[in-house]
Amino acid sequence: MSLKHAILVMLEQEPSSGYDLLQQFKNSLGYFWNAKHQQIYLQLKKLSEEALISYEYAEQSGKPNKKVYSITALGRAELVSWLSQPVAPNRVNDALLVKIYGGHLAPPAEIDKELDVHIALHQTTLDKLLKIEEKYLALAPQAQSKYRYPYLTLRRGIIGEEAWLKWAYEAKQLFKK
Amino acid sequence: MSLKHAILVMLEQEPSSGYDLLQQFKNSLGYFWNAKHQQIYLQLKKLSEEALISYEYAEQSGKPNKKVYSITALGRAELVSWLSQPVAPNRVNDALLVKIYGGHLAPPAEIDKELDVHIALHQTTLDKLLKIEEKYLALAPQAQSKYRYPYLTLRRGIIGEEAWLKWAYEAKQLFKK
DNA sequence: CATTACTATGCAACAAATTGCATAGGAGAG
DNA sequence: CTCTCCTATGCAATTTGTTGCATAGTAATG
Repeated sequence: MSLKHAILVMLEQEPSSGYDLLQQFKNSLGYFWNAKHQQIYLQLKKLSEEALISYEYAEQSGKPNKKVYSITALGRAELVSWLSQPVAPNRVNDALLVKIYGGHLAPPAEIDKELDVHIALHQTTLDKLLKIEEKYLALAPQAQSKYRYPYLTLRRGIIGEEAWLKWAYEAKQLFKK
Repeated sequence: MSLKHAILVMLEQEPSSGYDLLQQFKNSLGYFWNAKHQQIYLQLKKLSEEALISYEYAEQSGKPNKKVYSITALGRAELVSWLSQPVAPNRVNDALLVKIYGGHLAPPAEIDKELDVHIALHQTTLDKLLKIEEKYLALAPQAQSKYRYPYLTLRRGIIGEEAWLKWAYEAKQLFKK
């Protein structure tokens, strides 16, 4: 259960609404954390009940109002405690690879086509991440220093996506034989 | 829900017991599919009830007996049908990256130490995969051809692990500054 | 002024995964 | 001959995650 801690870590950096968090998961952090809006709102409610976060209503003009959550001292303590515990290695469940594993049961052209779809997705993600990196590298050294750790995770995203694409093109080559 | 299809795809290649499947997940396929034994046995039961797989008892000497499952014609049809549907892109939830994202809240030495632990794990996995690749490359061309598709997924594992390690060493470098 | 898209939040039902517990035979170490 | 490890299977309770449904304000398009 580290959706809890993913949210705490994000709120520790900046108070946000559920919708804000959702956008961050979708746009920039999706390469290391994914959650649906229902899950986020529910978790925010729970964290709020545990007093690990608090919220206040923020009025907006031209948009519906939102609930902006902030981490509390208790929440920060919980986060620090969690950070001191070792985390279990990441478990992967990748349906595309299951499909390829059984590829001999499907027409090669179909798998090739599906690979293309996923290549497009990963390329889009990579482009997005590279743009974020550009912005980071354009920051003043002090600001860079502030986002040092998030930048490390960004690098993971970039290297990971590049590797994925490298594999995909290799796979397509092997298909032609 | 593609544990179902992960199992079907493996049984399609070779009849196996729940324990066999568990070992495969643990030892070679873990880089793209993970499941606990409870999950596997339960799923086997369900698949068996749906008549997508069948089983017979196999007596062993020196070891407890096992139930060896095989895919049925119905199961193969279900699998082929699933293969023709596009799969959703893989969703990642990586707690280690959450931790690093909030790294400024923990002592750098601790994170560095944790990185080392994970580096060791990934290196072990990579070594394992490279050994499997060696075996594959030593096969006769005909046998290679038979395992063409599983080999593609193996390549994904290798490229993925190499990229992970590349990132980890880069991250450690950035830590020193 | 109707439709669509985006912002913003939430509940309820269901499915899937994890954790805890349980059993049981055999092998090897000390 | 006891303890530990490995093989082998399974149920029950709990926690997480997904799917479906619902509401509501604003903006832009036609």
